[in-house]
Amino acid sequence: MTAKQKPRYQQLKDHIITRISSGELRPTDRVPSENELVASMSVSRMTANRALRELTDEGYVERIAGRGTFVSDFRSRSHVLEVHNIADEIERRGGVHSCEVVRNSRQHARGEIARALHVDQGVEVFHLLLVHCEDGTPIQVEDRHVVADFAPECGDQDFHAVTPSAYLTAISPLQEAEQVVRAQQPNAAVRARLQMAEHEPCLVVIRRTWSRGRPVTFARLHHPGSCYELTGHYAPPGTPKSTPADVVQLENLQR
Amino acid sequence: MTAKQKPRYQQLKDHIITRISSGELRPTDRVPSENELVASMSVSRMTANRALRELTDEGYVERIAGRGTFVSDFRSRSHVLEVHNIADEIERRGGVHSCEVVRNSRQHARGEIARALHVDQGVEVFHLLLVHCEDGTPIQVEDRHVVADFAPECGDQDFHAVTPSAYLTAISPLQEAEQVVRAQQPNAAVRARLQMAEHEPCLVVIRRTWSRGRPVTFARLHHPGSCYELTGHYAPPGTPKSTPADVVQLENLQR
DNA sequence: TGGACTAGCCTGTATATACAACTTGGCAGG
DNA sequence: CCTGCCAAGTTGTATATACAGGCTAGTCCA
Repeated sequence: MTAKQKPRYQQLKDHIITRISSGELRPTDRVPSENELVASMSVSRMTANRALRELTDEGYVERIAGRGTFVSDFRSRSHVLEVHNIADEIERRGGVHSCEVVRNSRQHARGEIARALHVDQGVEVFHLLLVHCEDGTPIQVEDRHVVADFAPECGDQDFHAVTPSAYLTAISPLQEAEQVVRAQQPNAAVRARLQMAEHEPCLVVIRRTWSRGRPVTFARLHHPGSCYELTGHYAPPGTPKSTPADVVQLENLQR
Repeated sequence: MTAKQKPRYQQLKDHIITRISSGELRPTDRVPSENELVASMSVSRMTANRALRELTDEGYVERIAGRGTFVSDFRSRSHVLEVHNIADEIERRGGVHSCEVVRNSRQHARGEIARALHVDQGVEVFHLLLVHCEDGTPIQVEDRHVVADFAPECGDQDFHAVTPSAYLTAISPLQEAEQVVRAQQPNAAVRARLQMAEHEPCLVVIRRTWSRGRPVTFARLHHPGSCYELTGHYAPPGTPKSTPADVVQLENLQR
């Protein structure tokens, strides 16, 4: 029983995806043109066109008529990975982002962290603890573990300038994410860092992110319930952009 | 300054989408085959193929080689609309769903409700208040308003058997959704209905849903923080399915 | 020197054609 | 009556070809 042969355009897509996720082709790099693929891969231009067009739809590449095809900057890939960076999020709504780095240390993974990151007990990971502020008000505690051999320079980064999320994205495209959202009372340490009133709840996002087929980082993000919300808009592909004014109106609906 | 002519395949897509969202073509209905489109729309088969293939990718239709093309059952459209139905969600994890209908009344929209639903003050809406339980434990308070002329039979429905979400989906495909998630302390009424301890936070989902181009329903969903989470998995199109066992492991990560 | 033009590459679309694989229904033979 | 087979319709893929339109670099001319 031999495996069924994949169609030619799919082989082409796989080939290019492999070159991207291996790091051989990096964001903004030029991808072979349709005619180059015709020559090098022995396909017709329509087949090359289909492969590249579908990669565009899936967010891997961007195409500019007259110039060529280029690997996407993955920051704008998915709805979620897009909102992954709190600094961008704050800036987008006109606030000023600042952050305090409480901890940036190298540790040995234990227990749940090792399991979440699919590494053995004792493997080295970085442990980051940051407090992000919008206009000086604390808005997120980021408690993150990063597999050390994925980001060996992590300990030397200045996370005031570039958030961990932006840094990790720059190393290699983050391709898959899994998250859990819950409402929870914070422990005393988190409450103090977020300057929260007693009994005020936290919105907690627990997120694990994959790159090149393995989990590379695991983050627990605490936000004060009184001043943070997750928003989302879901429309079929091809729908005109949403009306931001309307969204704001909805957000102000308090009881 | 004339508007730029849309490409032929896009006109074809628009034509079919119009027939679907107008209700002329309903879920499971057969869509004209490629050859029929060639004849009726004067395009080549490759162009018809591209239109139908993209509609497949976008979730509007499903295609079966040898049989034909059929309008999708929209329940499985988007990541979010899929999880829209709490009864399915409970059933999927092996629980038993039950629910208490606290209120199902016809009202006149006022203030924020009218604005959220894009209707004038005084227009008739249904107001639903339900408590959903998993294995007898209250897990969600659903406080929903529905535009009356979208679902005129709403008042006669038995929402023990079919949740509002399933009912509304059956009337017409829900095509767009907008939601806000926050952590909040419940008021006394909600806390009592969910049998929550004092100071226990709620995970609140506020969701507005569109059909045929206008908002038709607006819901406030309160969940007890101690026993409810939103989960999500985000992967590029074409990635093999996630590993559920792993997700469970992550969810159990408590502190 | 500077500006206009053009050749050459690129993507985007459209068509005609071909073959493969799948599904269904009907028909012929047992 | 049942079984097996085949024909017709459908989707899925692949190719060759054509033309339109965007972009760039280099050339030519004033």
